[in-house]
Amino acid sequence: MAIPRSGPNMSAIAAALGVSAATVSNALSGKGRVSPELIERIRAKAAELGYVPSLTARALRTGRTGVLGMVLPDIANPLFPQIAQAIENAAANAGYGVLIADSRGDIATQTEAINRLLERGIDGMVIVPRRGTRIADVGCPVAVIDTPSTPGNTVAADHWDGGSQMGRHLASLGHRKVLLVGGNPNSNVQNDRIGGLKAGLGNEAECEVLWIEKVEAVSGAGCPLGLSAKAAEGFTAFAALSDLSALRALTELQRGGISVPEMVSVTGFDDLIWSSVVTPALTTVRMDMGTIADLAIAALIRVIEPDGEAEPEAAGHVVSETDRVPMQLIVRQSTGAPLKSHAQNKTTDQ
Amino acid sequence: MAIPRSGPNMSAIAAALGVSAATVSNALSGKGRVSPELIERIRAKAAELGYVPSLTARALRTGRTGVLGMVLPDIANPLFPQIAQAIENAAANAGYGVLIADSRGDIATQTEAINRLLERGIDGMVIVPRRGTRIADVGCPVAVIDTPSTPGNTVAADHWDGGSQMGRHLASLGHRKVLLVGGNPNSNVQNDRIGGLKAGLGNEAECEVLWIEKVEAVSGAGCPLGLSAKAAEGFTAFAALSDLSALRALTELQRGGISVPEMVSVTGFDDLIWSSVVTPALTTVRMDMGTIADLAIAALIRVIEPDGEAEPEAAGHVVSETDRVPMQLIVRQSTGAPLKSHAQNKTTDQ
DNA sequence: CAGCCCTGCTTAATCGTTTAAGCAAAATAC
DNA sequence: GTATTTTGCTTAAACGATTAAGCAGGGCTG
Repeated sequence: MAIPRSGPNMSAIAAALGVSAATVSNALSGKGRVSPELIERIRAKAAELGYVPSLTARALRTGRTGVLGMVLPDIANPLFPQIAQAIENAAANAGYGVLIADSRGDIATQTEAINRLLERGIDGMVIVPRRGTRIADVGCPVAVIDTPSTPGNTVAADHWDGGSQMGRHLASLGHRKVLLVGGNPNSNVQNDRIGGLKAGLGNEAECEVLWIEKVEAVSGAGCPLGLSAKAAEGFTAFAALSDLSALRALTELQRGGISVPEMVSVTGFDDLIWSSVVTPALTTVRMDMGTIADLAIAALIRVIEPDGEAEPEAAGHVVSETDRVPMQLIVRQSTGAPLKSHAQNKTTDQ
Repeated sequence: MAIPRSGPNMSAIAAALGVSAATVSNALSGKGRVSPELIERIRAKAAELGYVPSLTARALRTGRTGVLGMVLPDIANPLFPQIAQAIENAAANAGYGVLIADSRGDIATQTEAINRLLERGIDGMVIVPRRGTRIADVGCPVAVIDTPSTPGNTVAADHWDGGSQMGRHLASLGHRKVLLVGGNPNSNVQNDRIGGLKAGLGNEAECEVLWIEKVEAVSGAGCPLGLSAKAAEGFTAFAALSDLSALRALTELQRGGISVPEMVSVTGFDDLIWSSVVTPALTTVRMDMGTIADLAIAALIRVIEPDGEAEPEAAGHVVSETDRVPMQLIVRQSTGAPLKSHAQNKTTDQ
């Protein structure tokens, strides 16, 4: 059996040039002692024959597969496209492939998925943990992308800073009574965003947090959140902790006849695909996934690849140069100054 | 160098039992001739030692890696989570891993990404093509998930049928003047959906198609689509060809003071994450990605794994048992009967 | 009882690469 | 001019599985 591989191997190049396979290996990897002229001839012959190294054989010999695992436990995470794209890109630039593992939100399935990755011999993995869960040590280096305040976090967007930027934006528009709309109270990310928002809004601002999952636990999934009533109570801005919640808030308010941004402002987080296509387009805060992915992959590779100094294959959480990457405020049409009637605390001018 | 693998290998089991490694291999794979008792003893010892086979070594020997590639050329496709999850799940059930390749929408990058996958020795790949592009033969079996009317398609949702269901739903509510809202005219998927919608709406219904990309080419990205004017013209339903377009339509109409579903109905396609959280929740049509993924993976595996009969490793487009999987209409709150004033063609009763 | 087949194992080659070790010849040192 | 290093290559042994081929011995047939 054993379907023969398509192209030529090192021995083919070696035979064609009358040298040994070891010399070809040394020439192409630049490791051993080979004369410059021969290196050139080998390179040329390899190109001529269309040589492609067998990563499988290399993996068997070296013990490293050049593949990283990517674990996203949160089911159908709408950030998936952004994250996957950034991680794959960063990994590809570093010469690594990315194997995905989805656990459909289930903890047992997740463990199983991680084991499948390990059996495939991955060199390391990137995990974006489900809200509030900690990742135990598995059998390989792990980069965790969560939020800087989580213990064991490798690198992440500075959610607190993002919240703070958004808070200052709303405060500068004159909002003094703001409803924060979150999904799940156990999310470290969302709690960091809340902290930043409160700090950015300042002490004079009045804040209240509404957790969607708590409301739904009582009234059922997809129930109204009662935001029109909140608007009537005098809340002039609804700062959601994710774009999904922002979308929910925006449509519920619109449906209730409350126009955004004239009557109230709505903001989100993450700049997901729909943020720019809804009317009014959402003011939100974007994470720099490209930089985050680069840092995470770099941190992994530092541990994986033998540098001569560091002990290799440390099977724990990896640390990065910096654990937080700034977020970027994107002001669109969903925010504006509050109605005069509500802007009690705003100084009349400026 | 060559970091030693963690666990024991076949030789370890063989040594512990005083047999040869070949016998261990035969026992565990059930291939050669080994006595039942010995098989049992070998199984037990393997379990006791915590033996994990080296997939890398197996790949080198057999020429098959047990890994499939997944290529999603359409940048930041919001269907990504659904697709990735379904494909990964189907592949995992069949004992395969999934390597991702993102091409950031660029054709050159896509070719490069596919080559990287091939160098990694994948056994086959699943491609969800960018609208309207055809996939050339690469060096391995390929399953294409697009739409049944595309030549070379392996398996896909029956978008025409989905459109037809939606058309009949709208017709039965009494809609006779419907605006179809699409993104790009070159999408096979969207054109199939249009065909189904028109057929489902019937001959008496008046249809017009609005392509967002055409409007944006004139008025700039994110511009208003003029839907309120369309409503004034007498359109009572806005059937978007994707949930993203539906979301855009819904928010633009709401913002224009047109309430959904009382004044006009809005529908989408795909049942994306936000369809159920917006107010009013979107009536849409869902594809059965689980079944589609199962069929695609099964078709690939039929070609990849030696059955004794079929020639293995045919490096072309793979065919499935069936090329189309029914879609499921999901009626939520965004559709209703048209306003009486507009329902000119509706019979007064029933 | 000779011949044959079947059973149950072993031996050894192989996949394609890496890398330690070895070994001439050339270059340098003293 | 001999002793030592350096250069440039080769040989061979891995990595861990699969699998064709071989080889005893027991059971069967005729």
